[in-house]
Amino acid sequence: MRRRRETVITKIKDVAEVAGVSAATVSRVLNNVSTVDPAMAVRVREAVDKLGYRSNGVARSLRRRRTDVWALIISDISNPFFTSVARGVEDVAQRAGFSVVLCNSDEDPDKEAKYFDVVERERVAGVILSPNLVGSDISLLISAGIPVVAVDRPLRHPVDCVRGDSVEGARIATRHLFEEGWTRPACVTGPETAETAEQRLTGYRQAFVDRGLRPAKSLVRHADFRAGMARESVAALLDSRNPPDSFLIANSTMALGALEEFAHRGLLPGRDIGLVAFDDAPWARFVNPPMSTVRQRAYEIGALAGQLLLERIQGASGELELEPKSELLATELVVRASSRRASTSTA
Amino acid sequence: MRRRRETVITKIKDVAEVAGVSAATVSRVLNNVSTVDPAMAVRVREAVDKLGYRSNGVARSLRRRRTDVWALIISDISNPFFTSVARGVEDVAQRAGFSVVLCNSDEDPDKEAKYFDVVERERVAGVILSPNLVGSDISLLISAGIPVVAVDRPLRHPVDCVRGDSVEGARIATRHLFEEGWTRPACVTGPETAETAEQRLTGYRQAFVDRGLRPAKSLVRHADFRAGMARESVAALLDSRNPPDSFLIANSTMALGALEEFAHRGLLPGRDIGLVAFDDAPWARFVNPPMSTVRQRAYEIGALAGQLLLERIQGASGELELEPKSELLATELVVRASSRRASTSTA
DNA sequence: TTGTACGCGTTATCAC
DNA sequence: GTGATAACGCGTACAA
Repeated sequence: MRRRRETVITKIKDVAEVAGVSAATVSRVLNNVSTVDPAMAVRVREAVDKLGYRSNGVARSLRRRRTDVWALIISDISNPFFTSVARGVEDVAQRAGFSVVLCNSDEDPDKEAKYFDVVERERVAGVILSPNLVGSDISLLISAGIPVVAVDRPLRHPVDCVRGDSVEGARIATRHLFEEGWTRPACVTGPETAETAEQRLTGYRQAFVDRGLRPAKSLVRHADFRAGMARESVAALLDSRNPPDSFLIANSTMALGALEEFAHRGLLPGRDIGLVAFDDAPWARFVNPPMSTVRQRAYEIGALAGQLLLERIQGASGELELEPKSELLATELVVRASSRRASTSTA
Repeated sequence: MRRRRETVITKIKDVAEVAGVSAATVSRVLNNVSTVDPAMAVRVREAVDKLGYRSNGVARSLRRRRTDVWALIISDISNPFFTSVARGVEDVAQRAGFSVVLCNSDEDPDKEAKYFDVVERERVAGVILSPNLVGSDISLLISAGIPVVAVDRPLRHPVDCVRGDSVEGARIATRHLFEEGWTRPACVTGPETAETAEQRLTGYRQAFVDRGLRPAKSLVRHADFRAGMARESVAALLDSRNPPDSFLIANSTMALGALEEFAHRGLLPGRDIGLVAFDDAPWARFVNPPMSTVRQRAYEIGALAGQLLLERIQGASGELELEPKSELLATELVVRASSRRASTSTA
């Protein structure tokens, strides 16, 4: 037990005194304003070092009436897709001199609303948001004049949005299953309220139409985006009268549920059953057999969202308001063993 | 193209005018100060609603000379262990009226240092930190008087630390391998600079000693915490003159590398080879066969770290400095098929 | 119980 | 190029 060490806080004024200049000059030096005598700048910097002065960001933000902070509000931080998005956002922000704070809303509208509240109060410079499933109300941010960019899922409000091309991804994945020789691919997708889930279903159906087939309703199941319910859906499909011989699964977490059910029944993907899942999770290539996926360019989605936010922030000083952009990034089919059918004959 | 909508910012003074009171009274109402006439409070709140007033957190923080924000600086946000830690921290913070911002340092000391810089400037109320591998220098935070709690890995500075009991976890896991009938368990652990990695190695060795055996150096490999190098280590061990018959792997990411190498060689865990890995990743029970793990109570680690931080923050007003606490939370062995040996005889 | 007045630490505006 | 001064929006000691 010892006494708490008192922390001395040096202010800009202290630096000014030591350097023998005014506080204004110190501020100018610290902010690299051109109109400053080099000799003085040196004296100021010496004083800063000597005192260990550190500027107070809070006071700075108050005076400048803006911050250099972005809020990245993510609906599920444990989803590897979003961690990659975050990296993309961070890199862009960093280069532009902004810092990023991550907020995990956990698909919980209340938590999300709470974050809207604080980031608005803290006057963040901008928000990048992956909306929750039921649809987020960002009017609080809009009326505060805070630029918002949506990722992965669109918003009601007219704001920029960046996502992967789910329709095309699902279509190509399903076509691939057909081309491998599977004849009855099923689709286990997310809830109807999720735009992303619906788009993946649409792409799946298009692949049927492409081949002149009618997509069977009995081959489609809606689940939440979690593993447990996905497993049940897979089980139900396998137990149906006319069971599928292959699966398109709407995300990587749900794929875990599918894998579990397959293992439970002794079905080996790529031999007994076909499997492609959205999102190229790190573990996808490590499971047995390696899992085919639809890879979204998650990092690029984040980076592009960052770019758009940057434009909004910088454009805020200008006269004109840009129309909201909606960007769709190409997805990529990653073929591994789980979707193969040829292996049956070679085995 | 349309003109940018000008955002009107209502201040506490505007509310005061509308309500016909002084700004001080408005402030008191908003901060729930007891000494306020209920009738006036009502008038104030009405004015707040009417104007859509929202307090300015920046100004508030400056005046109060403190914030209600915690920074949670995580070394790898894609590690499920840390996402669980984050949830624990958030729940405690929330209940105590703090908000949490997540900072992903990505095991990069530069990034981490950058975060130290901004959170100090922004005067966060406290920091919870999972230090990077080489050891973090938090003196910046310390000298600013910002309380710090370390999670998962200890720090040089005398601050509170909360982690899982790696020694005991590794020991029990290794004992379990012996008890299942495996005779030559190997250990693939993290870099020597990582305290956590060393502790897992220590526990592994203790299990040998417990059985009166001498832990063989040839059965131990150090890798980074990533999958690729772990796979190489596993391969090298399997190719050695006296190969192991089972493995203890130091985290879940490395386990992916091990699984890949096993699959590559046609070795099925739980039949041909034994496997236990640290960290109960979501996918662990979904791989084939389900993987035995050492589960750390990640959520509880986060929650406890939050508690300790809370005490530091609240205690900051008091006279005495508490001694740093070091908390070790029990780990739990989750036995699944991958570590079984009995299955050989029953197959 | 309420209002007045000041200050939190910084930056922007003006004179010089 | 530099310095004094005001202002950013709010909380609180003090007086009433």
